[in-house]
Amino acid sequence: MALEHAILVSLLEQPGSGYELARRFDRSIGRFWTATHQQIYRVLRRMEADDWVAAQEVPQDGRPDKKVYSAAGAGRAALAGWLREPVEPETVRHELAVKIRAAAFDDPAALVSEVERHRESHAALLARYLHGEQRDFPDTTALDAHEQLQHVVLRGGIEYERMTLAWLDDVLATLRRLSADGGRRMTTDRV
Amino acid sequence: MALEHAILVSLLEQPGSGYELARRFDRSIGRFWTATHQQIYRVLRRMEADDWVAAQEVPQDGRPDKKVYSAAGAGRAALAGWLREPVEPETVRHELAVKIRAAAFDDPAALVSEVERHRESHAALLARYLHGEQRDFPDTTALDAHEQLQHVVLRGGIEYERMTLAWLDDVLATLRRLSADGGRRMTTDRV
DNA sequence: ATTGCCTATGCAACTCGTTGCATAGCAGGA
DNA sequence: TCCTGCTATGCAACGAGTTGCATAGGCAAT
Repeated sequence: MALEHAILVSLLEQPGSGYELARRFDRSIGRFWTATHQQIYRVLRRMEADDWVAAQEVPQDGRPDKKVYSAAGAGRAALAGWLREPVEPETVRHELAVKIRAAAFDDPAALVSEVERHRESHAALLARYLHGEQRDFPDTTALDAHEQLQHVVLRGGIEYERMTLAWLDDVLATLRRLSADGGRRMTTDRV
Repeated sequence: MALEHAILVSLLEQPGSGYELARRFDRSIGRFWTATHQQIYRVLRRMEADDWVAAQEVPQDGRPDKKVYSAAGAGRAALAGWLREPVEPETVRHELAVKIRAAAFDDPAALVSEVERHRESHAALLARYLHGEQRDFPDTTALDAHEQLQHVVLRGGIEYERMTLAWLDDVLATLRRLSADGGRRMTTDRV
């Protein structure tokens, strides 16, 4: 489990309420770790009970009050321990890959629009990453350690999106080639 | 939920028992969809109840009997319907990225060996993919539709591993640069 | 005025996924 | 002989994650 650790990192970078964390998980962090507000609130309560984080009630006007959390000593210690533990292998869940293999038993052409939608959303994300890179790291020769680490993670996201775009183009070309075959395909496995 | 669909695809490619499916999920399929034998057995029972799959008892000697499942009509129909549904965006869980950002609040050097281990396991996987490609797709000009789709998924895996290896090298270079700085790093957020 | 959206937190119920354990026969090595 | 490991399936319990709903004030547009 690493949701606690992702939350700790986020709170170390900037203290915030559960609601704010949930929004961060919808944006930057969300691209390598997702969580809903339900999970976040529940985990925050547990973390507070364990003294991993400290909470402070912040009254607001015009808005509901909020509880602003920040990482506490025990949280930092837990994070340091976790960093030194061997890592769990990443669990991949690539639904589109399942669909592509499934298309062999159905009509490959039916997947084209789906893959195109994916392509567009990955292209949009790449554009957002590149824009964020320009904004946050305009001068890569003047970064402190913290920024260098954030930047290398961002570069990973950028390269992932580039790779994915190229692959989706490859997938589309394959699907179109198969469709252009006139719908004639191996039918041995069809009903 | 797509475990059902991943199982259906696997059974369409080749009927098998729960145990055999579990092993497939540890190998080829496991790289884009993971599942333990517990999940598989439970889901298979549900799928059998819904007539998505049909089971046949196969007595064996020297070994326990097994139940061999194959995809049934309702399963095929469900798969075809799922193919035409808009897809859920992939949920990424990139623990290493969390760790890298966490390293900003601890010692970046402590991550080096961890990243190196990752690098090795990705290199090994890439080698396995490339070997499998040579074995299964020696002549890419003579592939039927089914094989072309399997191949394009494999190409995706290969490109993913290549991209990841390059990124991990980038990460290692960054971590080493920071460590070579003599442990002097931004300390504004340290305890 | 009403509708809908945003901030902010939470409960309840559910499904998904993991972990530990159990059974049970057979095979192979120390 | 005992121990380990493989095939093959399963139960029980738990933790992770999702979904639907509720509250409640403020804001902006219709």
